[in-house]
Amino acid sequence: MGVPPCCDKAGIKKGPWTPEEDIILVSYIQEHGPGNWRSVPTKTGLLRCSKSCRLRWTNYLRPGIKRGNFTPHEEGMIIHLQALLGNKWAAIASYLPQRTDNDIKNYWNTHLKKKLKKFQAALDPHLPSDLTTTRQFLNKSFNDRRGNLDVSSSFPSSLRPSQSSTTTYASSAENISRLLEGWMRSSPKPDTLNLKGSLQEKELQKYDDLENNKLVKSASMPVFESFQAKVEQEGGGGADEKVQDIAERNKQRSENSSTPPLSFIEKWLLDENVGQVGEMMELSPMF
DNA sequence: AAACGGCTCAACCGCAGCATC
DNA sequence: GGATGCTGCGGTTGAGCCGTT
Repeated sequence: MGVPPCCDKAGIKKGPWTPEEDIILVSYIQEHGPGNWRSVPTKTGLLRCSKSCRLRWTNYLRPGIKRGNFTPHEEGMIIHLQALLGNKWAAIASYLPQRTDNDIKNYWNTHLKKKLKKFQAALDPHLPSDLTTTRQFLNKSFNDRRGNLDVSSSFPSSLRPSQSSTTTYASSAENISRLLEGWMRSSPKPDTLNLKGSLQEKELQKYDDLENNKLVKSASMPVFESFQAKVEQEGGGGADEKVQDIAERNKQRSENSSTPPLSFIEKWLLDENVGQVGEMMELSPMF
């Protein structure tokens, strides 16, 4: 508010970072730790604005960033989380600690949006919105799962997707990152894993509310029905009873343990089976 | 080989939220 | 309580790459 744009100053360099600049930035952060970005340009002598330094670090140089193809599992998680949270890329990225919000955002805009659009067109050309698409997609995937349908086995092996490999991003930046990995192991966990930032906390509260059955079905919770379907699929009673049961068990867990209870939705999202969603997308002739 | 168009992704921009004074 | 400073987030851009003609 009322803050002059830091990048408007004369003599501030823009555009792609050079390996030399990367080394300077990484060396500085190695010594002082990330943060206090305002002072980074003056202390390092970099002709970059503080914002540019922070972005370069968080999106590129930070150790532990996985680059290359997204796995079907990651794809499935992004689809679920986008349907649940909307375009809250930072919140979504907190569930995929190896991926940056920028990466996820780019991947959504360049790949998944198109896939879902195609899927929508194939399902029902009259459906209007991406939200509806996602909803349809999720419902279909869960219906298939409920029916114990092994999608991959119904295709000839030649048509099955090859195990998507995570390619290594061969760059000087990654080499710098690798050098830093040892240092990071002895340092506190990055904030993305902390889940204590204001946004992450709010999202977790949302999940807690859901688990405690405080939330009602609403348009803002497009996967609620899928969630219910999943709960029903898990066996036992109806979804409402199951949710209450989960809330009760979570309550007991949190009373007995100092560690926060693992959200049911989080478990669901992290479930290996979520990968099948991505698999389905890869396998479907529509995509 | 050159021109063209589509795609990818690093980087930028503007705004909002939070902390501090 | 308002002004200021800093950081984080989401949307957008554009340079460069790649495949096609």
